[in-house]
Amino acid sequence: MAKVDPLNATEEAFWRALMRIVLTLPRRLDGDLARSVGITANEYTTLMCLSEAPGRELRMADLANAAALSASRMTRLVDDLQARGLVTKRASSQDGRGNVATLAPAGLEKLRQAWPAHLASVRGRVFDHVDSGTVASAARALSEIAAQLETRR
Amino acid sequence: MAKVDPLNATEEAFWRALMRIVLTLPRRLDGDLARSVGITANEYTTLMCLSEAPGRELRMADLANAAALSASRMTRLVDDLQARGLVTKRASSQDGRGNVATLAPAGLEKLRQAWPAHLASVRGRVFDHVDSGTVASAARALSEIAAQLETRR
DNA sequence: CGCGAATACTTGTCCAAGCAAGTACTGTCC
DNA sequence: GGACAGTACTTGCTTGGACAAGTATTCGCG
Repeated sequence: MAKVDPLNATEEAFWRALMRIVLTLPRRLDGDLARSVGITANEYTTLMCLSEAPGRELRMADLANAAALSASRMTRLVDDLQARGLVTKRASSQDGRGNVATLAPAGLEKLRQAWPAHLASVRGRVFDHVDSGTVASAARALSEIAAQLETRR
Repeated sequence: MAKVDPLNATEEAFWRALMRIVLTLPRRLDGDLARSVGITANEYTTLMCLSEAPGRELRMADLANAAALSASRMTRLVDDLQARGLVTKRASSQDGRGNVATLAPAGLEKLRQAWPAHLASVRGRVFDHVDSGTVASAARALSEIAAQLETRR
């Protein structure tokens, strides 16, 4: 293995902060959403993905991919959402193997409720603490990192 | 609830990238560490925290806190590390309720092995993709966010 | 057509993580 | 100095998530 430079002080600060965020941010968002509208963050993004899709419906695999969840997790999550009437699932007419999840009216309603609460949560937890001047450059950096993480296995 | 401005385009980009990182970075680091030295990311940070503590030992509660894990999780994790000889656990001499975890020589050795691999992984996955000029400002922003996340319940 | 390979999910099973309840000890107030 | 509150862990249990195996369907090719 080649020799690698240790992190300098600035990188160290960046790294520690990022680790702390990665560790605690999901918990906070989850808690905020659970308290305000009674859904988990995964459920929220799942409903969100459906609402943005054409016809407000997606095949299971695409939905799992969009929400960054495994197929099996998505199966159970959608079944659960369906049991609560927020989503419906039916066999695809084009492909007998495929199942299509559709956002139900109640799901859309839930999403409308959740939206302002979630937005407030995101603002309060993140953007209220970032100098607006640095958002642009940080966004670029984070996008690069994210893109790379998703390519390189 | 007060009305809240939606995210502007830059904020949106920042947010989506951050979410993607939060979702995938832990998986990648975990995989890298498992492949190179056979420990999980949680085990790595736990050993790391011990190695940085005075006397290379910490009480369970402090250790759990430092590694951002629940007390119960830390109990099991330390028991597991002890079974593998990387750590020892003994009752506190000052406080009969407390237990103290100590980094064992084998644990220190494991950490030394893990260090360069982990460093390479972090460089390759993160810092190689960030313009060094933006690291400083981004670090400041991320630190603010992290600090706030840990205060406000 | 029809057979093998690939695809799209679902189900079974396991591990990680958290919460809640239990246990053991400390500290304080009278 | 003894009861009561609080602290420090541990253990039991439930949930979330991933992987692997199973099932059903479609696709490609002779």
